[in-house]
Amino acid sequence: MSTEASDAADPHDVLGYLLKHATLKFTALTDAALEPLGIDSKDFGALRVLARHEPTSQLQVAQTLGIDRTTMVALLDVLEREGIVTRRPDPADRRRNVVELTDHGVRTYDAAQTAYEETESAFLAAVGPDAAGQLRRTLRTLLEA
Amino acid sequence: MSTEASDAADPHDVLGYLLKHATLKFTALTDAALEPLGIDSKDFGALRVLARHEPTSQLQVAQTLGIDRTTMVALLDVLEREGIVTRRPDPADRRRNVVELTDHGVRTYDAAQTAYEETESAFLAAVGPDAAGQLRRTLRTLLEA
DNA sequence: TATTGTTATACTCTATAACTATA
DNA sequence: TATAGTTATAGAGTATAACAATA
Repeated sequence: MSTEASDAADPHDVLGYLLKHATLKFTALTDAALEPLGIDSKDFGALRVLARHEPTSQLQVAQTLGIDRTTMVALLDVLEREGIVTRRPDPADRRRNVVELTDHGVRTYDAAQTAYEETESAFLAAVGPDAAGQLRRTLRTLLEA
Repeated sequence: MSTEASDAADPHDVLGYLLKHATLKFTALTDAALEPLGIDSKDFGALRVLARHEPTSQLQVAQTLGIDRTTMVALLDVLEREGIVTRRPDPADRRRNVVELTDHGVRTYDAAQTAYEETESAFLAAVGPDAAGQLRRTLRTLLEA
């Protein structure tokens, strides 16, 4: 029946809340910036993997991003339909699909990278370059621990 | 057909990825720490709102947390069934439910707060107190901007 | 037998729409 | 008419299970 609880913390000033809502806000900004290119931030994650220079199977893309291989199927279906990636069986192991960016996919990735960088800069503008660099290092350390 | 893309960024070293996975990791740690108390991090969010000293309607809790009022119903159903909160009509406006922590709810909140603080300390231990404080300030600023 | 991609299915989370009771 | 709570429903997102092709 009591409403007394010791030490009631401000619900908005808790690390879990801050992390979650920073993620939500940044994802929303990124999705909006990428929308004119016909992709969202999840697609962009896959494009970043594919934009590296090794031939990559669907499974490798999925594992790099930490998502299930069945989820990757639907994601690539869309990108293939939009002409951004191609799939073809790996001649060396025909169970695998080699996934590659098309020329249009490379242009889309380049445009997306530019849009992403602008979004990130705008998002981080409120704290200045030192705090931004510190934020990146801190998050990296926390994820490695 | 090309796999050449200018400036392929490491998919794991991008602010969106870092924020998302820091959130996922911290939420998983918090959920695990709260699990013995029969609540998760979302429940704990509601408890933090209720542990403040004002009488609070369901709608106020939902709006404080930024979730829909229909989602709040199911969340409070569970907490009420567990004897952590009570609901009763507000005498001054019988459309509203006043939600309060029970005595058991206050004890649960106190134990959860302790468990949460231990989790947060352990999570932040890898970066030291200065970087932890800086992280909190930076996230707060980014959310206010 | 194990692995890759696929499909069908189920589960979680959350929001929208419609209903009730109160104002 | 508008608001608070509730219920039913639908949508997004993602995972599990089962299957075909290949190793």
